[in-house]
Amino acid sequence: MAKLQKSIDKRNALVKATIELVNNNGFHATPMSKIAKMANVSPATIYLYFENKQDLVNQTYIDVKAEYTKYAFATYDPNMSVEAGFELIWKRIADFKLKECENAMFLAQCDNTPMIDDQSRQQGIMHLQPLLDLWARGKKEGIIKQMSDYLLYAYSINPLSFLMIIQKRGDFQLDERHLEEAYQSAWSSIKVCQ
Amino acid sequence: MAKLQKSIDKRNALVKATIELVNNNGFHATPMSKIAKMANVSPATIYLYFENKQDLVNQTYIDVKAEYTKYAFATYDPNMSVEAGFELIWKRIADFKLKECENAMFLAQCDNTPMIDDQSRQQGIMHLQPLLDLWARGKKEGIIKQMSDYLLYAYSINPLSFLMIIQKRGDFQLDERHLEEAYQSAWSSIKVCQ
DNA sequence: AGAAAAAGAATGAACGTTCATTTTTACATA
DNA sequence: TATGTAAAAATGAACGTTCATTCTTTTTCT
Repeated sequence: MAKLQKSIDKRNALVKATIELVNNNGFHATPMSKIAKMANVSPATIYLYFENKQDLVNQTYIDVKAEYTKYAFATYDPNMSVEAGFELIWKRIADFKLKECENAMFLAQCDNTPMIDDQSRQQGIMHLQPLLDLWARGKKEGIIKQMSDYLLYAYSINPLSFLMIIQKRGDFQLDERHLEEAYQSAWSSIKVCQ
Repeated sequence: MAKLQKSIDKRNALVKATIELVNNNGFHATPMSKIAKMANVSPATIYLYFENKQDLVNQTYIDVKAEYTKYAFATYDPNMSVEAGFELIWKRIADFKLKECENAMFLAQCDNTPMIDDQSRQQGIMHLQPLLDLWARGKKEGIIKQMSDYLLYAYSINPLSFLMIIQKRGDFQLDERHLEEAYQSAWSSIKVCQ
């Protein structure tokens, strides 16, 4: 198994370097040579782990997306009530976006540019299923508004991406109180009133 | 005045080509030669209007941002009630983001990557003042939640960017009913309850 | 010793930008 | 109105650099 003998550490270092450089300089100013240097590896070595630059960035995206959703649902149990389940998932997502902001930043950049293949993008979406299932249950129980999942996501989850970005840029610092306010806004925008 | 004699049409064509190519291919895959070709101009001509590629993309960003806010506030009158004013501005912004989605798409890409200079980014933010003034008034009147403007923006305006992107990708089509739902969610996430 | 992994140097293509030249424009003169 | 001319605008080709990728050699591991 040639593949398995190659050091997983080296692959991870390359992925990490890609995230950091793309975050700070953008994809357009992130040459393979710099990625190699930051990962303490020869440029040629990258091609032992990845087909080409596009493959490197696609795989990095999928890796980070998987980490994101794994974190989001780590403590979630489908038997919870809709409200408790949503609060738990929301707060895990907020945690991830605000504390692991290198990762979240990278996702935001990928999700708002054509730098990722459509196929890899599709692959990244699937992981969100448990949240969609929760919402379906909430609609059936009359707790969640009868709205498209896209609208629910847009109003309850996506604002966190915006807050993460302005926090990263230093324009604004979220504290615990802000986070609670944000959660209340998220919940009130998707729950059925009364 | 040499500057004024140069054809404004040519400058506009270059800006337009930049938007279209960056939207479709990303900044990293948008060479000056392609921008020139799409604008029916020689590559050298670009440098009569812009200092370099960075300046071209910075100026394009500022142009589009100005167009965006001009559209948003075109029919707004500061004497309106807070609720009516917000509804009006929100719907103008929604209009812009969903109908002029080439422009909105470009802004989303700029706002989520390091492709724009910090200075140009700052310049783009200022234009939003009328909305911030409206919110300040709403807070004083006890109509709008006592929340940071960043949170208000994150919950009431930013979701439109997400909806614009998924609509552009063809994953989802917003109709009038969705838009009304979206507005209600936006308003209920920032208004004081009762 | 032999195979896999890694390295550094090399390669050709593509890029942003500039240069030398041509074309267009504005306008003074007749 | 027609013509000459100088400046401005525009051009295509060329330049030097940088990039992604590959080739050949060396190192590491079993």
